[in-house]
Amino acid sequence: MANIKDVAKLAGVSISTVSRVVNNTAGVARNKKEAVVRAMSELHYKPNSFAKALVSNKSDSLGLVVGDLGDPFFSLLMRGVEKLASQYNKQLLVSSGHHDPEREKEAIRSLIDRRCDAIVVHSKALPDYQVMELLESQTSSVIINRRIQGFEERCIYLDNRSAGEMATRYLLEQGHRNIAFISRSSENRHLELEDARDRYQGYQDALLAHSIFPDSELLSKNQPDEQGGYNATLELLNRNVEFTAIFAYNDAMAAGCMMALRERKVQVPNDVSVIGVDDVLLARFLNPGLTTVRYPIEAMGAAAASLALALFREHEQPQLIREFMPEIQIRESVRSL
Amino acid sequence: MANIKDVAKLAGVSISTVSRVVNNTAGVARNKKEAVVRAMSELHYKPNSFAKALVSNKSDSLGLVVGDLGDPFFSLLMRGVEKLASQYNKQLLVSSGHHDPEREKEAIRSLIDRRCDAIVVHSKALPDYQVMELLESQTSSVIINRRIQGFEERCIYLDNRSAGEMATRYLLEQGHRNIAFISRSSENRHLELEDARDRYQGYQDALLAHSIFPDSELLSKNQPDEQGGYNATLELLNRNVEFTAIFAYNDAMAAGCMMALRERKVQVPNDVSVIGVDDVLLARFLNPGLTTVRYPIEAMGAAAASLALALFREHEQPQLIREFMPEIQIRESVRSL
DNA sequence: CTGTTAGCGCCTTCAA
DNA sequence: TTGAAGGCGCTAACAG
Repeated sequence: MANIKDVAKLAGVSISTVSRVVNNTAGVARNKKEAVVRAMSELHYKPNSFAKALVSNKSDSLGLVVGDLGDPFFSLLMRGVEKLASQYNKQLLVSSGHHDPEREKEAIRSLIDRRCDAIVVHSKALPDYQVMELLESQTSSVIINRRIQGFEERCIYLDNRSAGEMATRYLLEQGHRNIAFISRSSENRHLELEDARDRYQGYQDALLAHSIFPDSELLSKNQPDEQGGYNATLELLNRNVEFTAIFAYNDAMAAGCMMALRERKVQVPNDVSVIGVDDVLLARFLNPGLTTVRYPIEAMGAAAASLALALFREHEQPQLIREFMPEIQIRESVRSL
Repeated sequence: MANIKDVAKLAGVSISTVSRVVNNTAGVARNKKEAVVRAMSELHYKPNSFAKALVSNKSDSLGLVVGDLGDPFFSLLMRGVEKLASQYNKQLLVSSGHHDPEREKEAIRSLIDRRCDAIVVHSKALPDYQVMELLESQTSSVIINRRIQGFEERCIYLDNRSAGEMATRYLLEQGHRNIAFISRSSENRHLELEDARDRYQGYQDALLAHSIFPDSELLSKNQPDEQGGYNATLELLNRNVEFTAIFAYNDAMAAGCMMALRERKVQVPNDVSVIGVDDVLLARFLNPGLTTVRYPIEAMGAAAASLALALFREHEQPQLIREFMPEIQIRESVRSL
């Protein structure tokens, strides 16, 4: 692979001149410039990005840690981040934490070692203090989907309490009174999962505003995916408690929930209404279409990337929205009583 | 950020010694080793990956080009590739081609410039000769989901003809005779889309084997996503031709198709049966569950990464499966007549 | 406008 | 077992 020296030799100039035309960093005589350009294309010259990064101490890259590359939710998150990356001509480095603390740490470490200009991290498995360490040591890192005390300026997050409240209030407005909640369980006992907690809080607040006391029999926890929603729903059904509506932690659980209901011949929304959170692609194509609370994850991914990149450039906190508001997306899975 | 020199100084040794303990590349006296280790952790030393890459001329990274980060299909592909990457301790660099020739080229260029050890490319927008150029210039690059003449050894692909045949034959076996096909249109006129063509070929072969002559009135083309499936189906319906089953180019189109049918009060599978290709997550959660031809995309992603990495290591072609076979996944969207 | 030169941080002979 | 030194390819003064 040809290097700058080869080009210089062939063009009959010094390497500085080549560097100048490559980076357009200073004027170069027309004829020399042409000679250089010709030599470059003749040798298929490509600047070595490592050498460049080494000397300039920046890599033109953006790191991203997600939980699972195969999950549609992260899919959307990645798309949002990628949009900003390509806009700023940064290469995107992606690592998956696999929802495991060790692997999450490893994923982050890998991106740090590669000296990404900026890093966006989605982490649910790591305890607060470790996330704080990251935030402290990496000045242009940003946390998405989690709010770390004292670092709110470096976090992009959803107002999860409102999400829970909106979903529940909507059900209440449609006349529902016995509303079940299928939520995510925390794999890691030491970790309070703030989003699940906040959504539950919203659910509770909405109920209480209608003078309804939350019934723990109506709460069922499981893993936050289709299978978990399926299991949680069966568990609920087996308890033999009355309910006319189910609020699911996310759309994936709602999908599993609807599948369980279908199997048990419970009609949605005639017998039981279902509402989710996220509004992933799936929601629109479920039958009936899933009414859900929209989580603007793509926009949030873009915001996180934008913030991280701004931190890298300016080393100061830009003005931008960090707390996003969900909004309800009405389809057909909720019935008015 | 501390460098190797700082560590050497603090540990009272030469940088060569530090390098030796970092890379475990030669024996080092126990006490010196300890001193080095201590100095490293004290200074939070992290080897500079650029310097390392510069001198060793390898980057421990794996590049991947996909069409759209937000698409569930690519989501699965990425997961397969990431699995191998993390297995081999390679950082994954992802670029999106956005289904656009210019951006695809740009995405590839970016990964080449970054001198990834190996590259996996999903490209539909670029013409064959440009893909060939890539394959020729990058000896450890692999094409996924496309078969390039003369480079079969560097391609991982599905037997699309069989996919089309299997789907159609299954419908035939269930007693269907008037089978519509909603396929993908090619954005780019100059590009014969081999997978669409091959699936159509399989469809045709299966029909002819039952002495049914393919009716062009039963073919409707559109973009290969939910919206496209929706549109294609409406178009079909408006043509007023008879059919009892629809074979969709992929699950996304099938989902759009089912939505259109629902809107027109056509019951699936009672009035019309639907079959797709891919078996993405969505398929299972549609209602009725979508019968589809399973595309083992995650496994294929892993195979592609594995091949690319092998090419990088050995510079020779390893023995592994390059052509994958689809298999039918039966759910509830097809009715037996 | 142009060339020379000194590093960027690291690995790897080569001697000792 | 250890250290010195050269070089990976490039950028950025600096001096013409």
